[in-house]
Amino acid sequence: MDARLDFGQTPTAEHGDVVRMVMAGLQLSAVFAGLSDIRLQEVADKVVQRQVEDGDVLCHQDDTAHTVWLVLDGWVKLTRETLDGSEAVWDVLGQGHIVGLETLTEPYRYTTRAVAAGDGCVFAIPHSILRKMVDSEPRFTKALLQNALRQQQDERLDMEHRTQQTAPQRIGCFLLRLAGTPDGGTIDMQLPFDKGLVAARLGMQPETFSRALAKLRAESGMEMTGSHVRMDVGRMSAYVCGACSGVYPCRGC
Amino acid sequence: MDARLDFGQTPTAEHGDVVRMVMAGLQLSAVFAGLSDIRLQEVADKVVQRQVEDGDVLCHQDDTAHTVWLVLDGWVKLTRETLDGSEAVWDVLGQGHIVGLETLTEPYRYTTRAVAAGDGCVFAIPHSILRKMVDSEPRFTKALLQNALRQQQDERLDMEHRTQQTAPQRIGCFLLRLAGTPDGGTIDMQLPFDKGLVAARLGMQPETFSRALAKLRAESGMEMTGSHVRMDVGRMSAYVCGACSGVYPCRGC
DNA sequence: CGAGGTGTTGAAAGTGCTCAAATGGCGTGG
DNA sequence: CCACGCCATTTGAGCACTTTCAACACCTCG
Repeated sequence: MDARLDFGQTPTAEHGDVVRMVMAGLQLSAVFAGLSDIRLQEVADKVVQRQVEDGDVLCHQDDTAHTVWLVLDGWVKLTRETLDGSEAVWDVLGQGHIVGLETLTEPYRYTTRAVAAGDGCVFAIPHSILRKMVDSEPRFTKALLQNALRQQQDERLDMEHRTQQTAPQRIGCFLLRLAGTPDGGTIDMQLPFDKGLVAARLGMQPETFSRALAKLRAESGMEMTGSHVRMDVGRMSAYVCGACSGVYPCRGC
Repeated sequence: MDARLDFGQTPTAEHGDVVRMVMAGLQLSAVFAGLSDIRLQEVADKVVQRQVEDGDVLCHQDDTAHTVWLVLDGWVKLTRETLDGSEAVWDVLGQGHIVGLETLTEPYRYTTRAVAAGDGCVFAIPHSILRKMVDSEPRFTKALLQNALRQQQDERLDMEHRTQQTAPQRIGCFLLRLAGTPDGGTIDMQLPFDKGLVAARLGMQPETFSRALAKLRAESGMEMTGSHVRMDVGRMSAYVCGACSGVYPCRGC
């Protein structure tokens, strides 16, 4: 399953190609984008690329961490077990997002379980190289700080939404953020993962999701067949953002 | 209201005392605790101590930031306006906590309003000196990062609680965290601020809080008269932590 | 065709919210 | 000292939304 990049085992030319590819992959995250080539290569040397299949577990909650992961392709869901054995989904991370950065501090333990949602590809990045970078490259630490602060803001927004938006609005907001383009007009797109996971990500039951979807269709004119979505951005945001835009325009709303 | 520390206006001896006092105050936060004396003094030179009264507004949501505040004494609540004009309380910060650190990144704007909850005392710390420290003192950036990550974990826990705990359990958890001591036995303590604010902090209405309190009394044997609380820590945590301790032992649970 | 996963629908129950009113403490002015 | 008014807290009743349990439709895969 793991595939150590075969540095030194292949001709130099190819080696260079691989390194360049890994470096490009790392730069998907703003955290690494600011590093100098030399530093970036230093990280790239320690990176292990890994293909993951649906359900593969990257890490377990409360385990001591030695690795973080950068999502290259596919989705990784962060979950926590509830006492009754069911799982609560914290977040679903896509390309360019990093799993497990919270382990750079004190308890050095993963606060969630990370599971592949569908097949995908990730970089495994050893803790050791990150700590080395933190200790020797202030710019990197700054980037991590910015990353953490930005993430914090996103999570606060999420929290606000959970308390202030109704279920249909939360779904609408999710779709708007997915769309990304605030230019208005009717757009088509695909749900990135199945409805059950979307529901969990939004903190609601599948049944609630289904019903809320029906209501959202009625209220906003959105259409959804299977994983295909068509909606009018303007109309959708009019329906959704009344509950929050006055406060803090979400990205994508 | 503002009281610029009068460096240079007082005899040297007294000046030294003031500086030492400010430095000690700064060290209430782990963010500053790791700085060398020289660096700490550099910050202390720029700090303005300020007495605040109940309702004083430190900053407005969405304003561009030039200052952060370190709470020395009293409580500062972070709020956001909801569309209907009412306010949602994000957090209530006490001694040693810093208001507005999120403004060190990109939008450079406060994401919440900060209002004094009761009389208190804060240090106003200019952005400029913080940025200077971030740029010149890697250890400081690391401390900020650790602070941000830790805070992130706390907020995630909060989020988990809001979705998985019932109202009485949330109150119980709040009390347990307030108590801090996980040694068991019956303890006495005081609510740090009024019930309305506790309710808001926990994301519930005052009426719900009141009712939940009644239930908590019945279920956990806790007593509360006015702001005085008496409870059996063991019994309380047995009632409260069933909803989360299996997952992630909260601090204080 | 049957099995299992995914998504939808129905009915009942739970939880917190809103609106409304009562209670109680506490400081001020008479 | 007492009456008054203000404010925090409590209580009551009804409502809205989400969840839960259950059943069913749909689709894909073997």
